[in-house]
Amino acid sequence: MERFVQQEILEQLRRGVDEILVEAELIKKLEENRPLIVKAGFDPTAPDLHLGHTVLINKLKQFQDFGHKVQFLIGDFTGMIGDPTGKNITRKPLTKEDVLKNAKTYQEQVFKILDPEKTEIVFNSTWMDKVSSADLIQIAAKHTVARMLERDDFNKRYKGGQPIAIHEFLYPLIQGYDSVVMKADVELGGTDQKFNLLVGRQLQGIYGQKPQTVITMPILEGLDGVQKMSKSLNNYIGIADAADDMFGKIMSISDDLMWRYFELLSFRPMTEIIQWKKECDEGANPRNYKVSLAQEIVERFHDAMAAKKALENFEARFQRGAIPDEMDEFSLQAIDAGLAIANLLKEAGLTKSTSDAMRMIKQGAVKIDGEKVGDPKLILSAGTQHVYQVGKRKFARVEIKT
RNA sequence: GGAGGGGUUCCCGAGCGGUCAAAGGGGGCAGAUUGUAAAUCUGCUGGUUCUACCUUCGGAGGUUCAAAUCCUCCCCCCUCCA
Repeated sequence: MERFVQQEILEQLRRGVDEILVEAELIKKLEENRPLIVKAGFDPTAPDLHLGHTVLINKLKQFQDFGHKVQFLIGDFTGMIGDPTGKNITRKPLTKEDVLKNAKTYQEQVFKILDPEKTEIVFNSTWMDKVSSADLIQIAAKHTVARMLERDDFNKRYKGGQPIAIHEFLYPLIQGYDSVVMKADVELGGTDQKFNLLVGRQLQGIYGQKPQTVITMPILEGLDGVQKMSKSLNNYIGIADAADDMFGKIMSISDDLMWRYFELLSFRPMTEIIQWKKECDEGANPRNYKVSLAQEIVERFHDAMAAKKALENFEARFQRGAIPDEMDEFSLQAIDAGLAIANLLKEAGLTKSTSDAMRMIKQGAVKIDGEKVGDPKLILSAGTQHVYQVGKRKFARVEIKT
């Protein structure tokens, strides 16, 4: 019986992961029947989490649900280095206030998934600030350059004759040392973190600890389905996005990507998801399943009511072409007797410039109260209020003051 | 320290005195179609008071009727040698 339960748990923990290093060790740890210390590190910047980040957080939640202890590490010390990608060699140090503010935002967002009772938020500056130069040299003495150069990006840069600053080596080193201090049993990270996570294993070994189990999670693709989800690529679904936006964005992902999102983001059992995929292969409309995914996600970050409303709005707008009830509202000052359409659209943020507005009108993308605008020189008279629309998604209610 | 090669519109990348707001591709946006999917087709993709005008080709000057294109100086990046 016991054995069977462990098997079931392991099966769930395996869901969606890229690699478990080493799985046999994890099984042993699970069999010890104690709460494991599960570590995951986060950058102290950019507290705007998106669904890509939640892949990892969902896995943390699973561990929590199985009774383990999550240590949510905010790398405020390592943040000064910046994980070396070769691009941003050095990062501006954040002030203490910034770090705390970001940390607070993290908590607000993360606790929509994680159980606050079972989560401990820690900062690596807590111990790293106390490490002296001499201590740091001691830590650095535990790792070799050759080993560092095994890391893919270091290796490429080294071979390619690109500069590698010495402090960049400290990032993986300190991340690994964090595991030693935290006595982590398991560390989670994206596949891009594999090297850093393994350094932790190695250092723990040297410090006489049982090496942590490394679990890497895949990097979630963004809305385009190709590149990783990120804010800078603007292909993300933010967990703080408005319900309607979130719903719409999920509905816009491709059918292929949907199954990946199901595996990595949904809390529904895999058996069910596999069944649905089968139904789609047999001709069912994938749209319907996408709706249930969208509802699940919106419900998680908002609530059931919002999810229901988002679906209604979605269907109203896109199946019946209705105008949404809620949108940005503007009150603009008329020049002379009215306001030119191009200026109005720009002022209302519907287009980025008047030139852009002109183009949109010429392309038939602009509507006033649902009526297509044909005249690029249209003047809207003062004292009127209408709903202006550019394309399918951008709306604003604008009043023109005299 | 020495020798070369480069910096072009969101990105890549052509242009190398007028026909250049600048080829081509990518990305993005819009229209058609549709399940706001994918695929496809079409158009757009510097700004403005938009059938015209104004500002862009690392920066500052200069030559010329005319410069992204030629000259001078400066800044930045890369490659090779030491």
